[in-house]
Amino acid sequence: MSGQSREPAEEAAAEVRWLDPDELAAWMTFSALMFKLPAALDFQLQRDSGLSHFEYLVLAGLSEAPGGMRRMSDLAGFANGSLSRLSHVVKRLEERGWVQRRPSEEDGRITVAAITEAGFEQVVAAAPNHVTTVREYVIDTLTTAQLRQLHEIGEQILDRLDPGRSC
Amino acid sequence: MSGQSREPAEEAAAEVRWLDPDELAAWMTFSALMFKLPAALDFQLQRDSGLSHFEYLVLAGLSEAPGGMRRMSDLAGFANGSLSRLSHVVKRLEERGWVQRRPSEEDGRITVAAITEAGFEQVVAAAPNHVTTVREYVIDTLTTAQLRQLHEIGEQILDRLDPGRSC
DNA sequence: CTGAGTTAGTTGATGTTTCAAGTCAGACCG
DNA sequence: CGGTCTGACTTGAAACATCAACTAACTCAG
Repeated sequence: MSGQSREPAEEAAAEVRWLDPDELAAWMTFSALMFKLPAALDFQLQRDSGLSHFEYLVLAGLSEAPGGMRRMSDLAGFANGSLSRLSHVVKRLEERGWVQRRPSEEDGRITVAAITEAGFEQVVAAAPNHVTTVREYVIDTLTTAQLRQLHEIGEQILDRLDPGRSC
Repeated sequence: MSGQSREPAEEAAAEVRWLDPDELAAWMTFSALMFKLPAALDFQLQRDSGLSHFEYLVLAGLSEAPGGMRRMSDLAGFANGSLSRLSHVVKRLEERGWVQRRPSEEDGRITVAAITEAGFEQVVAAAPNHVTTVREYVIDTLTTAQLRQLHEIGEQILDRLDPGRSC
């Protein structure tokens, strides 16, 4: 708070449009969902495959890329994480023998991560259970219409969060 | 994710219903949303008020409780976190002078956390910006119908995640 | 009233994420 | 060419979360 000049509470409150009961209820639900669903997915992956969701995304991102390889910043974007976080995680995955890194030949600044045979087996083993869980928790709870709605709602919010992601 | 059939660990793989393109697209969008929206909210709170989202929820949960106090496990549920996590966080909030803890008089096992005057000012200062951000990113991007849809979708998924939460 | 069992919360070790700083390669400008 | 600038990472320290072990308070059966 310290950076800003704040008016006393009442004055600030006067300008704020608080959430009405419907809005609040919807937000509380959605907000709880945003905390619990990732936790549930993480739990399932950890239990069944010994992977965090982030690690799974990294391996999945590599396994579906051409040649099983991808540059770090690309992967970081795919897995929705910072480059620094990815770097640490890939180091651990490398220690477990599932990924290898080497500098790109075209541009020495770029690091290319490549999935190994063992890493590929790991994703192939993890994917069925994971997809089944995603179906169970999300996809199959919704009607086709709801899925379309969710897709659209998601796009709208993402556009607002990060304007200029589709230009 | 290519579903090649393999020998040992995958009697499951043959039976898995992979996501069709529409399902996959919807899931990817929703999934990105679940990672980016919390991060965006965290960022806004951190920048404007020096609080993590979890800390904000703790203070907000106290400030709206009768007497500004609430027992730990109750608060933990409200903020969607483990008791252990809450305990560490409340310790830090206590060091910052925003919360106080004391054992309950009725039952000595119970710890009651109470918000201080300074803590209350902190939430009051943080809330307007936070609500405005929630509006900007979520509520005001959606039509009334979409908000209702999102509410319903959220409820359905939460029910599946944690059956028996409304019994 | 005593001791096994349960509940509520805390703590310290461990692991993960973030943040700020650092390295190294290529691009650009004169 | 040489120097500065930017881009793509990596690293180590600090902040934070999670996990397992622990303590203290209550409950209740005998």
